Amino acid sequence: MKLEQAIQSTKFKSEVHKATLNILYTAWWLKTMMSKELKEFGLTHEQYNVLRILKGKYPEQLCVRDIAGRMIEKSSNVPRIIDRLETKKLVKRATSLEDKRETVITITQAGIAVLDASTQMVEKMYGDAFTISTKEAAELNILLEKTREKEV
Amino acid sequence: MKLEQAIQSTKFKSEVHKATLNILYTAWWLKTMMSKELKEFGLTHEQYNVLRILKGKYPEQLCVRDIAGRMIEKSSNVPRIIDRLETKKLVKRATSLEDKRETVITITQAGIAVLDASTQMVEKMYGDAFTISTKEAAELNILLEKTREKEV
DNA sequence: CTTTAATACGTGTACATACACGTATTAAAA
DNA sequence: TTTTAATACGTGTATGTACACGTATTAAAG
Repeated sequence: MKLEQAIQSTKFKSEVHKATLNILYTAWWLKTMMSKELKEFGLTHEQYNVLRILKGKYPEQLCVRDIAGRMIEKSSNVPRIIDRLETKKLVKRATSLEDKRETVITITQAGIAVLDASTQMVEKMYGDAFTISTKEAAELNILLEKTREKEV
Repeated sequence: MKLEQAIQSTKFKSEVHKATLNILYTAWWLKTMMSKELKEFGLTHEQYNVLRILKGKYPEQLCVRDIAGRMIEKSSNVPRIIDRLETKKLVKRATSLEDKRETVITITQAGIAVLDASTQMVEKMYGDAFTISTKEAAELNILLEKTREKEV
């Protein structure tokens, strides 16, 4: 869908300005589609993200700070997301033996099962919804990283 | 900044998968930088967005539904955002004369002043932070719209 | 005219974001 | 050794997101 149609606006100050709106809108579009799939599994977008991070290192444990550093949205409140996952028995909390300030988190077998099933649905959805080629995705990656070149 | 560095992850299933993460991260990066500028004016990202929509049609009034349709994040709770703006006297609410179900919103002179001052800061920041050219921004726009080709 | 449906907005709740602050633990400096 | 700073996590508050539901008004059907 064209951006003009999506936000009912036709006047943009520049192509760069339009690109910022386009990035923001596309991100919302992605999150919305993903959340729709995850709802069936009782997971939010961010809970899913935490489970993926944990599974990526499994059976290694990660502390809260490690998880936070791997989150896409850096200002996520990781302890609270873990609260919800712990209630659902999808992860386990324990105090680190080496450093008692650290809380180490492990994904449970139930967590792995839910993650695998939901990942399958999410990837099917991506396959259906995404029409860009690998080559186009690669170009997109280059342009987005160029956009963030100057770190703030 | 490279995505690998930003989310401390090096393994992506495909360029398309990496592109989805890149879009989500770039959107977060944009919102964070903008919020930093807006903080000085006591505005949130979404409050600023509503003010811009109102100014775009000024002195025409807009009803809540019109504003919602122009928002980037469609699931925003517009009445509540207007609550905050009304408290700060940046917008005014009134019941429509034609249709008593409608609430029409007008940006105040104070609202215009705050919007203009904050827009100046935001655009200065964009000018400093963005390194992509007009041509690259145009390519980015094409690729993002291609990504959303299949509407869901 | 009365009933029913659609529309426009507002509210309530669970979860998340953004950020300030508190507590416990560890490391470093005086 | 005692004090101070840094670190890791958790909590509190305001705001925003996502969605269900309630109320008032308008339009349409019977």
